[in-house]
Amino acid sequence: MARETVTIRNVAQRANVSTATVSRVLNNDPRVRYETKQVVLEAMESLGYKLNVVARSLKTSRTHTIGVLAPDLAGDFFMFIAESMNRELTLHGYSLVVSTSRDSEEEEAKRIRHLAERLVDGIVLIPVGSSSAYLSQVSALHIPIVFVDRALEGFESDQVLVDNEGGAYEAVCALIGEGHRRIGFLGGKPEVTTAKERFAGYCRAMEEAGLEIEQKYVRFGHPTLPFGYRTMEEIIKDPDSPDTWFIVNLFAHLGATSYLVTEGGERAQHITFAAFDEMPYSPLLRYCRYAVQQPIAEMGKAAANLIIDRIEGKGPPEPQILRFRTRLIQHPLVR
Amino acid sequence: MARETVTIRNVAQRANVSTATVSRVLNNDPRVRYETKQVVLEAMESLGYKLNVVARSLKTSRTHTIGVLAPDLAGDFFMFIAESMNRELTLHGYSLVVSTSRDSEEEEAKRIRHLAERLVDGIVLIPVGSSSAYLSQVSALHIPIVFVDRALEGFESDQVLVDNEGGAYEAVCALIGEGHRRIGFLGGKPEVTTAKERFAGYCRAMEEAGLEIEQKYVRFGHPTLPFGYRTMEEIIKDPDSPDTWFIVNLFAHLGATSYLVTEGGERAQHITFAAFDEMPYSPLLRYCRYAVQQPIAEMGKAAANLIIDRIEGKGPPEPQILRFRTRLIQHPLVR
DNA sequence: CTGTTAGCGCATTCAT
DNA sequence: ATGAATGCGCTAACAG
Repeated sequence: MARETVTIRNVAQRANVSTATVSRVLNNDPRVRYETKQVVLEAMESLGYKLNVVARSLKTSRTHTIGVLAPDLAGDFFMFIAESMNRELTLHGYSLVVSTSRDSEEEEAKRIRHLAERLVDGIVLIPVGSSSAYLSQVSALHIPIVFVDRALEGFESDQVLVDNEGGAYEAVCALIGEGHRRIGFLGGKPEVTTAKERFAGYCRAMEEAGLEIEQKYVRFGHPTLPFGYRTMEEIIKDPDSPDTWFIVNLFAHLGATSYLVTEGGERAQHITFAAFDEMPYSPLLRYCRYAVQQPIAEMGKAAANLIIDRIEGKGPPEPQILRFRTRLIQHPLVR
Repeated sequence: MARETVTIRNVAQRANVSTATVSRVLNNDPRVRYETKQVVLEAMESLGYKLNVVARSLKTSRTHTIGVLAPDLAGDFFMFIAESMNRELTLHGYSLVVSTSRDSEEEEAKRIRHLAERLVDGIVLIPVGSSSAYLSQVSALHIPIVFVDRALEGFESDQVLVDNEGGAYEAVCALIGEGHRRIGFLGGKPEVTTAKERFAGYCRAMEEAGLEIEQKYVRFGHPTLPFGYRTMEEIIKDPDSPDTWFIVNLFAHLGATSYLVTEGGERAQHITFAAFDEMPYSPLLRYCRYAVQQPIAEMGKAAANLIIDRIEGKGPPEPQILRFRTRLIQHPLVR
């Protein structure tokens, strides 16, 4: 039963029609007589015909493949995005090819080019940098791009964002509402839009409450696990530092919590956090009173639909900017 | 500057050679005179030539794409595998397309077929089930498959596994060494090989130490977060249950810990776990004295190399079964 | 070493 | 409503 590859030519012969007709059946072209269509379908069935998507792509120059480029596959935020994107894309007959920029703008540019050469129909980009160095390259590709999480400023394109300012504001207000007065900011670099917006929300909440923002306890940095750990170490060793902190993202939060759990000593008992990002294990993060939950699943789905619409020319011509609301989660503080 | 697509034909004309020569340059065929090659390269450069991989694929029927199929993209284990696979694949000029079986064997079969139709050169499969229902289908595809985490029994193929028995044994021994005498087993369904092997390791450790395995405290189930949560609830409500547990995987572990943290009450203080899987946030899992770390990065890399070798016909003809050793991590128990 | 030629499997004019 | 013919961009014999 050696199965040679069956082509539309074989099907055509078997059905006594031309390849054009077979192709029409394949593409649900209405101008095929019902009867003929049945014959073709039967021929396909009996021959075990499988469409060759590569050949089709060569003709149509569309691959039904979306590329997604993220700083890191293993980051929780990203994988939930990918998960929900993938679900939606599958529904619409698209595949997802993944690629990572490994936290390097150079790599990001390289991978984008590579994706484009692979002839993906569109790219979903979770950018690593804030630079716009390679923007011209990107736009020269003439391929739809959707930005998720943050956009490169000055670049016109579809975007899926969250209300960073509002989410941070809400969280800090909640802390203040519980009587916290001195609240520090542990966060990302201010040149990154997400961090900047979250910082703005923090500031607004503090100012509205008439609380002082102590510059000494506004700590910027690349918000990774080690950053959170080291910074929290410094904070704990400073007896005058606040007990309450707003933390800009999950990684810094994990790092800070790790330090407190392992080395925090007595004082850790009095620490309280509010932080961006909610994960299945967030209830286990011991000092986290409030978490700002991003609607990650919806965001992934939205990104998928934006890129599909763009590809299929369905959307409005102007860039779509979707900004999702966050949700504040309160955790019981079990000490 | 309207850029029409530049083909090898254009390059050939510009360089005054045939398309065959251009193609040879493209494929690093040694039988091209150095000088000629330079001319071709220059022509490519000046025309802004980009190889069309789809056309190449149509010819070679190889796409340089690997499909990976996992139960769930958002599981940490999987993402780390994908991350390291992707790294290795990129190095070798392959792309990674991801797909999920959503914990359904039916879906798994469907996605595999779909991947195959997409003409991926190989598939890395983290199987969801233990059934071999669709094995014939899979093998009929004549496409290399590498199994990761566990294999479908009776199916000849490359596999990347860990020493589940040994890892569990080591962990339980460590607990016993610290004086624990009554140790329960919280784990996956015994028909799944990984769970079975881990259970075997648990049993061996207990038996060698002359300790009784209390059937009442061997709890099998689909090891998810809710399962861990609910089962731990039952356990805590049973005053006679052991304080010490071996937990079969991360999800059950997270669930059990969640219950203890939020509802565990006084008794939670006395609970001790050893569990499979180590994550960046594992130190935060409050009751986890020992974690069995799988060398996930190496496993992903190994899977990538196995599938590449298979595709490129480099490996030995017989199936390769790689079984990695685990590493026991001790955590300080901070209460 | 290089050129000629013939498809890979499909979609798509342009006829009829 | 259907067929014949053409070519998407590239690789791979086969010649020379």
